Amino acid sequence: MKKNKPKYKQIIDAAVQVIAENGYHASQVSKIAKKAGVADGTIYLYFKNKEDILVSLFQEKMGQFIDKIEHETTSRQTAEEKLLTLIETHFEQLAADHHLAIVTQLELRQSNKDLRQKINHVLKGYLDIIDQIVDEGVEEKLFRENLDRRLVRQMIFGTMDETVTNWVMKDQRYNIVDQAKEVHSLIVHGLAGPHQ
Amino acid sequence: MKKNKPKYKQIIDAAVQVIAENGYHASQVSKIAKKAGVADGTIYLYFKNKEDILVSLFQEKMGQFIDKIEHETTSRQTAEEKLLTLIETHFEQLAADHHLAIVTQLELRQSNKDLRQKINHVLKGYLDIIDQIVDEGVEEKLFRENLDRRLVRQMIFGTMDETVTNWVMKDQRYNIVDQAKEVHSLIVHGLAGPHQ
Amino acid sequence: MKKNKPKYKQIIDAAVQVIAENGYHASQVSKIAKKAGVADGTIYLYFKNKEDILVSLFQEKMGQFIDKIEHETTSRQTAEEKLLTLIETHFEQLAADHHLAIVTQLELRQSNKDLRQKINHVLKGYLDIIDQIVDEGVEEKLFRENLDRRLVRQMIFGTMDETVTNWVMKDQRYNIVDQAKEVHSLIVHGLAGPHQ
Amino acid sequence: MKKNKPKYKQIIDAAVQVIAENGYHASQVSKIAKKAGVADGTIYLYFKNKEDILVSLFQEKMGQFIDKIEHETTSRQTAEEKLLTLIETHFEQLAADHHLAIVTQLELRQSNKDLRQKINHVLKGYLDIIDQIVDEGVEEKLFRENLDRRLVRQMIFGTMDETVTNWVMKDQRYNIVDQAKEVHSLIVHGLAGPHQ
DNA sequence: AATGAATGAGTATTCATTCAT
DNA sequence: CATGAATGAATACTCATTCAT
Repeated sequence: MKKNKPKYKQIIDAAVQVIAENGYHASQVSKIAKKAGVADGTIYLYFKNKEDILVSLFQEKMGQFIDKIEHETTSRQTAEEKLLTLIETHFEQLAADHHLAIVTQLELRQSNKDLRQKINHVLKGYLDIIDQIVDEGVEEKLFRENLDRRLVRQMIFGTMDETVTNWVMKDQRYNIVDQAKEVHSLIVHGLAGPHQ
Repeated sequence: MKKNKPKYKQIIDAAVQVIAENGYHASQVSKIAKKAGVADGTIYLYFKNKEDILVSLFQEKMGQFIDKIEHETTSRQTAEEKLLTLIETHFEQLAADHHLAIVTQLELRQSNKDLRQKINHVLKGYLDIIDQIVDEGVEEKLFRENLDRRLVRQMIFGTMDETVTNWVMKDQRYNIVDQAKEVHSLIVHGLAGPHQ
Repeated sequence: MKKNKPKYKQIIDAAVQVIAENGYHASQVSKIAKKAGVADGTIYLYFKNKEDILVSLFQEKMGQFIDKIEHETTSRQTAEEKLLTLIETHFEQLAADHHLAIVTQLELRQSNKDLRQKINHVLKGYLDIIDQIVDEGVEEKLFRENLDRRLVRQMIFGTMDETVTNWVMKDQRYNIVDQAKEVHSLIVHGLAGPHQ
Repeated sequence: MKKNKPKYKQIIDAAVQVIAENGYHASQVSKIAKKAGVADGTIYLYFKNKEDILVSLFQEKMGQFIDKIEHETTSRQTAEEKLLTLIETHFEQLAADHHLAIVTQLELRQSNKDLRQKINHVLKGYLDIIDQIVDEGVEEKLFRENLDRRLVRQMIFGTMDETVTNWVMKDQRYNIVDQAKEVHSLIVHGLAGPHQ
């Protein structure tokens, strides 16, 4: 299995770094190879082509990202706690890897439709976790019954994503993890006051 | 003023069409020129470079987009109504111009960081409208007092944006305007039930 | 019509020269462009791709080559004279353009099957001329009746081609035109003596 | 002596097959190695480089080819019979090995000048046999005295070669051996009728 | 103002060959 | 002897931009 060989991970990590530092369009294969400490041709022993590096990068990193979120959320009791943990873990992981945050929030979005389709496929696993927490919340009577699952998913993911993107575009100058509680509160209770 | 000359608008409309039909990366200047019915060189009498076409396109179209939203919302009484009108008008306008929806939600995001910074600058005007409605809602005691303006803005914009993007990626196969009320409800009341 | 523009011919002549001097595989597009005095990109305003330069080169040069042979042979009376004129004109023209001789006899044969198919298509016109002369010879009772046209064509063309190739491979060190009469005699009378 | 080791012949036979099936340019060393059932590196224990495989292939196969022709012709009495046998054996051998026919008539000609020089060196032995038969024919007064040996050689070889190449290019759809007698007749008697 | 022919910088990928095991 | 992972040189083509007319 190529994915377990050290050079596979070396190249992916080099790609994250090169893309974060140079931007998507200035990230030539030769630059990634150099940073990974391998010859240009070696890249093609581990990846089909340049796009395959990027897709694999996303799968690899997002796979871990999602696994971690899944692991953290399942250890919580209520749906409300799970949702808070999901938001916190989402923010924490990106805060812990500045390069990865830049790559996922800004650079990889410059890719073409084709690559974005593949990225969305990976994200599907994440959306499933969100769906399940919402379902649990409804069962626990914490959340309203008649929620449109798709819209809820879009609100939760859209809010987190927009929050992270803004933070990255502001050069990560503030602590995004501090905002998790407030984001959670907005998602659970909305804008309206308690007497509404 | 070049912006009032007919060819200026001709070129921008051609660009929207060409990008929507061919995708961002397959939209060469020569293709836009051909669709606009002008020579390649003529483009450069009206725009500094290719990026300038895209920025101008966004300014022009988003300017109208935002003006319309501003006009519709000001005619409403309460912040809650204004917010609903904002969401409805946002969805309606993109539903009314399929080409523009594709270009703003998918294709223009493939541009580089630099262009996206300029796009964000244009969006600033939109975010100001959102902020003002939130402020009004707080004053009217409809919304909670201690809301973090930036987070609220990100929730509102992020939710709408994610909703529209999903609709475009699903080839606009359902009526997005139908979802405005539910999106509004989620933003105002969140996931929690009334007894929470 | 692009074929009448001066740069079209400039590029083709440059290609002949570059290929003759450097060999097929060392003839990069950029080298041809430089020799032609145009930018690399200009090549692609006149030719679809590299192969198209080579096909066009062959069509252009062989077109003239065949026209000349056709013109010279039609002015002769008998089939025997026509055949001699054909051989002489074939040899003369290649002797007059050393570069072209190298390109057609050696370098262009290194091309792939696809290009060679196209080259053969051009040669069809030449083979038609040969066929017609043979037909005339048979009618005039100069040649045998029961000749297999395809084999005759292959003998005539194969003999001339092998003769020219040998001459080119020997660096064109002798005068090939001097051999036309003897080649003609071999083709018409074969190896056998008069008493056979 | 490496040439007697089994892998030497294995690799050469694999090369013939791979080149015939994939074409010269799509015949990578790794493909030949795979077909031969050896590692890429092993190729270089038996051959200096890729060109050396091709030269050796030609030497090996053409050596047998020429030996067979030599053996068959010496058992004939007259030069005329020997020539017919030569043509027949030439055609028979290529008809019996379709792969080899493709490789020698089409694919190997795509090689560069350098390799073709070496191939010509191998063919020298064949041309010597032709020369000797012609000499015998002249001595026997079957052939004319004043024949230019080189031209005769070129006529005989050129005609056979062109005939075989045409047959291969027509996907070997007819029986080339059937044409040996007629080719022989053309070479011996030429186009002219008996009364010429 | 308008044209469009010409420019030329920039880059992913292949594959013959090597050499540590 | 044999392996096969690693190497790295080499090249056609696109397209935003210019500028002479």
